[in-house]
Amino acid sequence: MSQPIITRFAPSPTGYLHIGGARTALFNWAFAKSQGGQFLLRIEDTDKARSTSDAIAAILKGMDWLGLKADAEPVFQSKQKDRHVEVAEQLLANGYAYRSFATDEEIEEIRNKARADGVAARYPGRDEPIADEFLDRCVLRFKAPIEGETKISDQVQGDVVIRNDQLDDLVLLRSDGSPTYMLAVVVDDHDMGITHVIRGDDHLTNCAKQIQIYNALQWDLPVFAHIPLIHGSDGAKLSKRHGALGAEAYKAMGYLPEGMRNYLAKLGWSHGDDEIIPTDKLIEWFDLAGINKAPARFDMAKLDHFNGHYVSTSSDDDLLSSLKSLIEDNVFTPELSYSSKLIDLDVLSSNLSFLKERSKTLIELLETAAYLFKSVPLEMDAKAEKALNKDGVTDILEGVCSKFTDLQQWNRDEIEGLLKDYASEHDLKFGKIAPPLRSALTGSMVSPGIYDVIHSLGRDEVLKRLQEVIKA
RNA sequence: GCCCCCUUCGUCUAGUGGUUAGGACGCAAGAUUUUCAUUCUUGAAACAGGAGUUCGAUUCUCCUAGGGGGUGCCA
Repeated sequence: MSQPIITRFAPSPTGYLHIGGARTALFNWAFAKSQGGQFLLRIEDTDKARSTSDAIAAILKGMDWLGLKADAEPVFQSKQKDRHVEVAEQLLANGYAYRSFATDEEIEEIRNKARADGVAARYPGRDEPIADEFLDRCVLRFKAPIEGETKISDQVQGDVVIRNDQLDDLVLLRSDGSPTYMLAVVVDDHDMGITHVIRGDDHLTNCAKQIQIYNALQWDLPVFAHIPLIHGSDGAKLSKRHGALGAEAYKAMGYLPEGMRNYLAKLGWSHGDDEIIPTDKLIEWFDLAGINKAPARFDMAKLDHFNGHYVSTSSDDDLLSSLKSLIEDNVFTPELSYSSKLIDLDVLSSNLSFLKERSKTLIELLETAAYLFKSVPLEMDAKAEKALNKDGVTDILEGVCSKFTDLQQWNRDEIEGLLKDYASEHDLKFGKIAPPLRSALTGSMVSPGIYDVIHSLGRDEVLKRLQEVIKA
C-alpha cells in the first residue's frame, strides 16, 4: 500500500482569505481528494503582532463557504512553539545553527557589503562565539552552507538550482526566543506528515532555504509544487482595486461556491479544453501536471460566465439555500436596489425556474425578482412611463384585465392563450400589448417573460397593478 | 544590485519539431424573441524580439526586452 497523500493550506492570519489564497487552498484540496488523501489546514500565526482572531475567523468562514473542508481540526502554529524550539536547539547542538548578535546598523552594513559582493549575508557568531554580554539578546541563525548549490525538484517549476552563496543565514529563533516562519514550516510540515507542499511561487526561493534545513535535520523532503501567483486585470500584483477581496465579498456579490471553484480551478490549471468542470470532475481530473507555470490574471467577466452556468443549472433547492444564506448575511445593501426585508422566500422559491435562467449571480437574480416584492403604486421608470402613454393602452389594459378576471385556471398556458386570443380578437400585434403590460406590472421595460411575470404575481396582484395604472 | 521564475488572440488556455495554431470568456454582426437575458450562427483576434540547432521551429538552446517573485528578528 502506498503512502497516503497529505496536503495542507497554511495561511497567515493577517487578513481575509483573498483570491490567491483561495486558489491555493482549492488546489491543495483538489489534489488531496483526487488522490484519496487528506487535506489539512494550518494557521501560520508565528508573528503574533500581525495575526488577529478576526482574520482567523474570516479565513475559516471563507474556506467553509468555498466548501473546502479540512480533514482535521486546524493546527495553530503558535501552539507548536516548544517543538520548534526543541528542533532549533537540536540544530544548534549539531552545528547547524549559531547564536548571533548585531545592532541594526551592523546588520545593515553586513547586508550592504554582501550585496556589493553579490553574495548572501552571513552574520557575527557564525565563525567565532559571541561575547557573553550579548547572549541574552541573540537570535539563533541557521548556519547555511556556502559552497555548492541547492536543487528544488518542483512539480510545477521543474528543477530549480540556486547557488548556496545566494542563500543567507536566516533567523530560526528571534531574540525573544520565538520561532520564525522559516523554521516553523519545516517542522510542522514534517510533523504533520505533509507529503505534498502546494503553495504560491513567492515561496520558491524560501524553499531552497527550507530544503537546507530539512537536510540539516536529515528529514525526508515533501514533494514541492510552487504555483504562480494571480495578478490583477492590469497584470500588476493583485490588489483590492481589481478583485483581491475576501471570499466573503464574493459571496456577498452573489457568486456560488461552485462557480468560484470552477473559475479558480481554471485559473492556472487546465484539463485539455474542458471549461465547465463541476466539483466531482475536478476531483477526478485534478493533477499537478496540469498546472501552468505562467501567472494568470483575474477576470471577473469569466467568473460571471461560470457562475451564470451554475446559477441556471443548480436545483431550485440548492439555489434557495444559497439565497437564504445570502439574505441572512444581509450584506448586499449597495448591490440591491430594494430592501432584502421585502423578499418573500416562498414566492422566490416557486419562481426560481425562470429567474435562474437569466441570472449570472444571485444578486442579479434577486434584482430580476424585484417586481415580485413591490407593491402598488409601482414606481415607473421613464421607459415604462412612455410605454403606458401610448394611444390605446388603457383600452388594452382594461380588456385584458376583464379577461383575467374571468380566467378559470391561473396557469402559464392559460395566460398565454388568453393573451394570444386577445391579440387576435383585436387584430393587435403582440408587440402592442406586451410592453404596456410589462410596464404596468413591473414598472420597468426589462423583466422576465410576460407570461411568467403574470403567472408569478398571481391574479389578485395582477388585477391590482393593472387597475392602478388604468385609473391613473 | 544580485538570485530565481514567467512570456500563444484583450483575458483564461490547448498544443509538446511538420496543425488552415484549437477551445472558452469578452467583443462585433446576424437569427430567434413580447423587453432584457438566454440560445444558435458567423466574424475579428495570438505564438514578445533576435540569433542559433534542424530538411523543418509556437515547441529545443542562447541573448535581449518586458512582467513577477525573493533578497526581513513578515509569512
